[in-house]
Amino acid sequence: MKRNSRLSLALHTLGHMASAPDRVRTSADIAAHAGTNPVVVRRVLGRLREAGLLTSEKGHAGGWRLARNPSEISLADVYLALDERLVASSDEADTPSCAVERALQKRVSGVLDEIEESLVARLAETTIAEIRTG
Amino acid sequence: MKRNSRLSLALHTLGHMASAPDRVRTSADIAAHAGTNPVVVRRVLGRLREAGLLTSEKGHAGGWRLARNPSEISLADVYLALDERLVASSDEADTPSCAVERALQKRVSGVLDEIEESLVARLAETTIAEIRTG
DNA sequence: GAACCACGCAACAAAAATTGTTACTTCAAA
DNA sequence: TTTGAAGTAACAATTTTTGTTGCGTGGTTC
Repeated sequence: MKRNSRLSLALHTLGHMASAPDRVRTSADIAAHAGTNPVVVRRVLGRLREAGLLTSEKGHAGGWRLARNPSEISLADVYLALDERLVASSDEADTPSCAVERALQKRVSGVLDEIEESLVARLAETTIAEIRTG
Repeated sequence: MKRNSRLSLALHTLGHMASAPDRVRTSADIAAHAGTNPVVVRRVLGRLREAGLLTSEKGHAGGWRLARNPSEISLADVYLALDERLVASSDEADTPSCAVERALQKRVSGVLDEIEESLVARLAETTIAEIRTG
């Protein structure tokens, strides 16, 4: 696989699910489509479940299902659920001793945070209903 | 270091350089400030040079310098120079045999490309003059 | 109740990407 | 000619990501 494969897998799967919201899908089915394996699928979709985008059920007829209408799940929801800040503000840990350095770091972080906000706002404009198949 | 350390290092360095554009800086100096080593610095800054943001000179009084005014170097320039598409459209390689899959992939890629464009546009609004120290 | 089938999870292995290091070359100034 | 800088390639080490196995839990179906 490649970088950003989690986001990729998530959107791919949600795209499918959006086109047939009532159908329950197993991790194995999804994995087959995505060319990976069930445990990986559960890892990624698990985050989406924690964020309230999906539900999962154990047992014989179990599997994954959208928690709400496709038009009510935005790309921002998905992005935030995966917790992959693209731009990753600086670690709290490595605070430089030099005051000038600290000021610079803060400046950089501030700018990047604003950018991240813009990105999320932009992502919020698109829903998975718009990337569904069919 | 951490993820996105290239962008981090680049912005950090450019922030410094923007505050004293005439000063020439060696990889060793920069590395010391950034807590890494000169070869790594050259790797990152090399990309910025290829993109025309920096110049470098060998020889005794050599080192790195901004190629143009700080207010004329945007974060988009830096971002694109590093060639780190955050959202990484799908590989050209793995084209699914199934037509429905192909359509979905295309849809996802299309949306992500638009997002990426928005991001770059947003990055273009800020210059390194705005993150300089002092 | 027994068999089955799904997710949940932890631990570990493998692979890939990133970063760090060393050594050497090239080039220019002193 | 010496010195000090980048350029580069090869390699090592580290970190991150992905894949795998095994077992547990909770439902369905028979």
